[in-house]
Amino acid sequence: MSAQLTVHNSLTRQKEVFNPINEGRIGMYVCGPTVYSDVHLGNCRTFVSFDVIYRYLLHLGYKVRYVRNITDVGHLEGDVDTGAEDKIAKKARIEQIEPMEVVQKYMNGFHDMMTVFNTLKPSIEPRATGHIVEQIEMVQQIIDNGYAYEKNGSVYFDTIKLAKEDGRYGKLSGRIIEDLLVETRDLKNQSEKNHPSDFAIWIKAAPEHIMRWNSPWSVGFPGWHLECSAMSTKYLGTNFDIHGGGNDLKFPHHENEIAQNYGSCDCEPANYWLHTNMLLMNGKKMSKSVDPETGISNSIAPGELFTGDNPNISKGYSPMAVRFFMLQSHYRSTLDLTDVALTAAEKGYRRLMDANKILQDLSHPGKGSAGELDKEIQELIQLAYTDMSDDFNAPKALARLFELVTKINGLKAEHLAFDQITPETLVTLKATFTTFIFDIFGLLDDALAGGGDGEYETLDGLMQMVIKIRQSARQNKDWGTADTIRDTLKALKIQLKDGKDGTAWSKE
RNA sequence: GGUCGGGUGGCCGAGCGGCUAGGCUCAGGUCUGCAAAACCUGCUACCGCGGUUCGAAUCCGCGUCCGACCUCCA
Repeated sequence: MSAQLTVHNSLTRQKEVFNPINEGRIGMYVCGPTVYSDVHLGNCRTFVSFDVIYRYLLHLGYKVRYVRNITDVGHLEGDVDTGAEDKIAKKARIEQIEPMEVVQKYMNGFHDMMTVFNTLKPSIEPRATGHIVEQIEMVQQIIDNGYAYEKNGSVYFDTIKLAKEDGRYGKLSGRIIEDLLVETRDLKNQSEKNHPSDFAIWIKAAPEHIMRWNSPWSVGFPGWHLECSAMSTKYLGTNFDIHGGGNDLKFPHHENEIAQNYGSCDCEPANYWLHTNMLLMNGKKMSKSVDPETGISNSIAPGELFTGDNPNISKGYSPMAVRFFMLQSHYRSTLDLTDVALTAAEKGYRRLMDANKILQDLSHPGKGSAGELDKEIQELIQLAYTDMSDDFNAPKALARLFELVTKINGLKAEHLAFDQITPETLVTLKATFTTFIFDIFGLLDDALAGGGDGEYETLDGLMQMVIKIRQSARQNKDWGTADTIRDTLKALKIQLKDGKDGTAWSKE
């Protein structure tokens, strides 16, 4: 059905044929959010991208164990040396609530958002605080192997030692070892670290720090990066298939993660590293700082995107329109979010959904032979799979679907003839659309979704009644009534589509 | 400053040595009571300058502009 799967590996900076460690099974770890504030829209893009990747791997028939963590301790603001504070602890202090309340609140918000974007849940979603024991054990292993040292109750990873040994440190992020070594002379502050690039894997808690655990070195807490090394090892093993995350995590997070895995067991954690690119807004990185001239900030929260309650956009966009917008670009490319681009995506999304509805209602008259049209359709279907197998090229596969949309509408409009395609091809086409749109791309039809519990049926029943009334008005040439109905519905964002065989309706 | 990735038609966005994606917009047409929708037709682009090649948006060099990471930022 599909061609050989290739993926772009950040480790080698090139596309490689994907071969899982265990036949038919895939272990995939994706860095989840640090839950100290509302989830960032850019983060949503990353998770939607990996959702499509996950869905496609499942579609290919792999048994995938998808692990996506929740970081709920250890992610510092600033550097350890300069009296940095844990992000969650800081938020707890400011809001005067328990750190775990902070975690729960934003984790719930994150989960809600993932549901809104219709992402599949990971197989395991481990939390850093739930794996303190594993992390302490890993610190001990790293110390035992000579890759870490203790200073006043805190433990630091010795990056220079690892860098000197066959240049293992810096491979992923492209750091130059010589530069690292030269920096040694700049050690002017009274840091506990032997070298500026060393990083904390266990941090002694200051007296006022409330998130703290006993350890052989001090009452403290684990360093950021460590949770991912410990939890990926626990659930996927010391060597697994895919590790993913946002591009911004490449350094230092992922580089340090690799260092920790080398340090603890001398193993390379993942065979393939996949990184998603950034989401920009109006050509620039989102930033909450307010522009002094315009008085608005170049940023938007996911919720605002849906309600339209943000000066950067003219109206609200449905989550599925946004998901479609994301699908139109490759996961390794930056994506520029703008109002006009979203409007364009919204229309494209509706066009695809409407075409699918039309397709599913088409029935083949019975006889038809494989003509040129049949061949074209079969080829486009095949190409869509080939594209997805080429480093998950969703935008290209989506383009194939749109080429098929033209065929579908053509058949519906009787511009193209059914006798040019076989009944089997129509069945395949229907199945392909369902598979791609819903299973692989993870879209939902807004017009059908929403209410649930038969709400659509109720609405459709009402609409059929209204359409019938308007139809009789039209037969009586009562254009005033007919147009009033049409305009009133239009104001309610319901569009009537008059066709040869009656009138259809759809939500805008 | 260092490292990395980019500049594609009116806009977004694939392609990454030959076969000139796709979405949106726009213009003309078919259909329609009018319109919308749908369909048909049209709109040939690759930052600049060199080079390699039979042939470059695609490879190389220089320049230029933009972004990311290096530092809190997803």
